[in-house]
Amino acid sequence: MSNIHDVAQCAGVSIATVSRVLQGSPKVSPKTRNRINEAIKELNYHPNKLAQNFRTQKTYNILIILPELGNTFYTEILAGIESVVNPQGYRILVVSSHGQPALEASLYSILEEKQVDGIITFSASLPAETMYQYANQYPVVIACRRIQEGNFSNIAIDNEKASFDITNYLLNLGHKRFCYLAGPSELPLYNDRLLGFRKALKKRNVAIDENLILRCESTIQGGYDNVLKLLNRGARFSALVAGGDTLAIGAIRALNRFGRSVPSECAVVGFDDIELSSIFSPSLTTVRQPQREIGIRSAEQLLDLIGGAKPTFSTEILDYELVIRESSGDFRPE
Amino acid sequence: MSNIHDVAQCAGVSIATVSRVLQGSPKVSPKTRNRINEAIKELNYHPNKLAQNFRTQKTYNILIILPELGNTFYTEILAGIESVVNPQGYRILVVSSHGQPALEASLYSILEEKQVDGIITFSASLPAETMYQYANQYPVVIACRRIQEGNFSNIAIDNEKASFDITNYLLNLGHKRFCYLAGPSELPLYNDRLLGFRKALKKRNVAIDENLILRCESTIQGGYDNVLKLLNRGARFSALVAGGDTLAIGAIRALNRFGRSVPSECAVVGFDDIELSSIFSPSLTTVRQPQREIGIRSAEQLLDLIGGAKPTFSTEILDYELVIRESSGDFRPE
DNA sequence: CTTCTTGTTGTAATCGTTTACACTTCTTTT
DNA sequence: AAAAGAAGTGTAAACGATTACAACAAGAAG
Repeated sequence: MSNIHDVAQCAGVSIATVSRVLQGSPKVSPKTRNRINEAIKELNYHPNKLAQNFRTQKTYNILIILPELGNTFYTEILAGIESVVNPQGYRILVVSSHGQPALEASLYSILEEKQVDGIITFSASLPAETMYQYANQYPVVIACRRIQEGNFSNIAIDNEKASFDITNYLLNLGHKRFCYLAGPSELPLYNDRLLGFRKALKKRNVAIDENLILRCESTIQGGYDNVLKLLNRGARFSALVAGGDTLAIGAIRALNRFGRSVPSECAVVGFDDIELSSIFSPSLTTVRQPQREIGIRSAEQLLDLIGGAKPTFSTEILDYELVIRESSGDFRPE
Repeated sequence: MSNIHDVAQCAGVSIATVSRVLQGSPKVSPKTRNRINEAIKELNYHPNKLAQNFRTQKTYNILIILPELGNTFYTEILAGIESVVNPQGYRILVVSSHGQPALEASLYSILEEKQVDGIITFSASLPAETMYQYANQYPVVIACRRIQEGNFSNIAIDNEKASFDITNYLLNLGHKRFCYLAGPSELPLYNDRLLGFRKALKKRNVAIDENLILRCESTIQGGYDNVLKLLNRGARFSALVAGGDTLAIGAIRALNRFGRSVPSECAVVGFDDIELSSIFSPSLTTVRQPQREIGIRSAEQLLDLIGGAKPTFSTEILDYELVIRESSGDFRPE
């Protein structure tokens, strides 16, 4: 492996000049520039990024923390992020926290160890104070989770309100007995959504049966297993609200398996509008988030922070949209 | 930000000793070790990974190149990889080549610039000779693509044979008029699958209508658009073979949209057995690849290479499995 | 009481870049 | 023709860790 010295020697100049060419500095004569470029080609020289990063303490890498890989909900978000950062020479690295706080905490050391220039997290399973500490010290953007206390760079829809709205939609259809499927309590956005659900029922004075509020892994399997168990215990409800589309789809499969058809015997709604939701049969009523825009805005904020902007301590709330499809039906009990 | 000097000073030792503690070297007395650990805590010291990486020329990062993010087919593979590399202290970084050869080529510079210790690619859209060059110089494992010429570390199922088999299955059901949906020709595995399809028909002397062989983006939308266009042109076929499950599902939706039911009016088979395939209605007949094992074996091979093993120049072919579900039916034309 | 080990610590070189500063040469200005 | 400025290039000091080697002290062996 050749290094900058080899190139300098080959071109008959000093390493400083070679470095200037690498940086595209204008203060090199065209003649020497050519000579150096030829030397670079001849030696098949690639600057050692490890050395460059070390010297400049910059990596042009951005870390994206997702709660899980393979959830299509994030695909469009990632595309949005890339559309912003790639033109600036940044590259994104995607890792999964598997929703585990301990694992997510360990990921922040990547930042403390200077392996990436900034982080956008969609997981944010850590306590607000911890997040706050990191965000105050390093470029960190928290997306898809609204943190009210201690305000910092923060992009999300209002999960609580959206959940309130979609629950309300079912209430308006006349439903009275609800089942709620929540994702893991480690991920605060699931708690926000559950809260919105509770508030909607409370406002209408509809009783909440705590036995019908389930915590599950946010996967199809998680929804399926929990709902099937519930049904086997003889639980009765006419509507099911899920904190995520995967959960909702798992629930529908369990209902079908149990012999109950959706929506005619039970309405089901989800959250996120993943790709599968429009393809699944029955197609899923859900909350659509502006995924691409979430990606774009969080990336823009992060680049600002990396550029040296002080954390703006502002929360950015984006719009969401209720998507009414087949799974909620227009079924009115009694 | 404190550095190793600060810690040394704070603990009243030399930086060498601090470094030894960081490395977990046994030749430090417990007394000083404690003193140093306290200093580290007191100063909230984090070793600068940029400097460490630079000095050791190692990153403990492994790059995974996927043709696309958000394809659930890879989720299990990634889990397999992590199960092997995480215990060894390695971390995986996932990037998408978007199936573009130019973009994939640029990713290899990450390796040349020493930003990762090795690469596992599932994209491999580059010419065999180019891949060969990289693989000879650096730790590179090519997965899910079988390269016959120039043999190097290389894990895959026999795409051609699997495609042959599943086509044969349809032939045995009596089908005679086939449509084939291929993924982009840039990705060789799609070419292998198409080849298997062709060979199966040829062997039975079933005519191939080139107009019924389509190239599309390997997404649901891609399958849907192309098949709908074909149907609108009045094409007739009793069976459709797709080079990927997403394509197959898109195709089924197009068929349904056109008023043709699957499987009773047209049999459809896919490839990969993604999560959606068993959930979709009708559930999809497809080829299951041993995803976790693919991940594990490629990771093991890569770690060997990183450890200094010479490229074994061996191809490892894993088993696949035909998964017969609803979408292929038992429909026998005429 | 030397001498040799053994265990622990320190000194200093090193990795491959970037960049402030100094220096040369050449052009422009007076 | 001398002075000043501009343009191009080189010298050398960083950046923060690792590690070969030297050095020293204390205990063991002679």
